[in-house]
Amino acid sequence: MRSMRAPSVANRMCNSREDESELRRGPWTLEEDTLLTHYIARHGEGRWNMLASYAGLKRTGKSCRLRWLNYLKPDIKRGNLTPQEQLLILELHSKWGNRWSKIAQHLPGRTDNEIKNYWRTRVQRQARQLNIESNSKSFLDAVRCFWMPRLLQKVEQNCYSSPSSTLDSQTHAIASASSSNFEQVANSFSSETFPPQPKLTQYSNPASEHSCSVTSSSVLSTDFIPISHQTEILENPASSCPPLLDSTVYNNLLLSDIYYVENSGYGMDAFNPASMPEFDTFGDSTSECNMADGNWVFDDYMADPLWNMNDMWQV
DNA sequence: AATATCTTCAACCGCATGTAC
DNA sequence: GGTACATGCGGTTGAAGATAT
Repeated sequence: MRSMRAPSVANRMCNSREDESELRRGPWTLEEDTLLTHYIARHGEGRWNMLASYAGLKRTGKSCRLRWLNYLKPDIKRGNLTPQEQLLILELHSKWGNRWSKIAQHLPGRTDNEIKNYWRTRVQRQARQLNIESNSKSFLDAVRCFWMPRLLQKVEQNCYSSPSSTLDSQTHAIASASSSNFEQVANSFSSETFPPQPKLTQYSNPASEHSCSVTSSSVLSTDFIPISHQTEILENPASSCPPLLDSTVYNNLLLSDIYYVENSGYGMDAFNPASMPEFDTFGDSTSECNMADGNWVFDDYMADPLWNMNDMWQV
């Protein structure tokens, strides 16, 4: 919420000075980008107001700084966020909240703006579709017990598909930069000799007793369990986290395509509604599932998935 | 094909903080 | 300590492209 406080003297002066000249606004042109890039290449960054005028740009120093940091800087990574990066964002956001620049420091080449946009467009959208607040405990539980395990699974799949780049250097950088337990997870992927791991599909089913690879000790502190320990969880289901979600969220999740069986995806082997004693736990559940052409279909709902993981992967 | 609606993301804004004098 | 200015941060906006009707 914007504050109604009056601008500071410094900012008023800055603005009035800006008003005096004809400053350009809106999208940057190629010519402006070139001017800025060449000037910084010769003189370095910083002193943005001075830089703007010396470079011959009719822009504010703030605008130049933003353009450089968010777009022109050579080490900016472009393209979709990888599952590893998404996982790290979720993890770090659970720790620090909307501290975008702090989070961005742990994702080399990604800007705070990009991460903020990712959170608003992808994460908060899912919360809206689940009809819950994105900062509510229910949503955090959903993220922790559904989304994060699936991202871990995606990461693992990537490891198998490209064993030579189990974790590329950037991911190693992320892992080492993070003081969280993500490092453990990343390291568990990093060995070229890592043993074959059990499928993680079971983790995505909160109704199952062995549903989740992420502990439930604290909503705000997601402790990832290294892959090596996940085997133990599979073998000892009682050690994993219990379902934490309230019935509304849980039912929404059930009705979403998180359980949808994808041909190339996560397989049916671990998902069997018949083996889910809690499937009818919530008496008001409207879900009915049928087997159709090898896929489980939740009547009327699949056309409007509430929790579309493919949207989240961005890949 | 035309129009409406939705989604994304670059860019903006106000404010807080840092720094030099 | 006070002032002026620069920089950084997080919230918000709106144009453009994508998708649905």
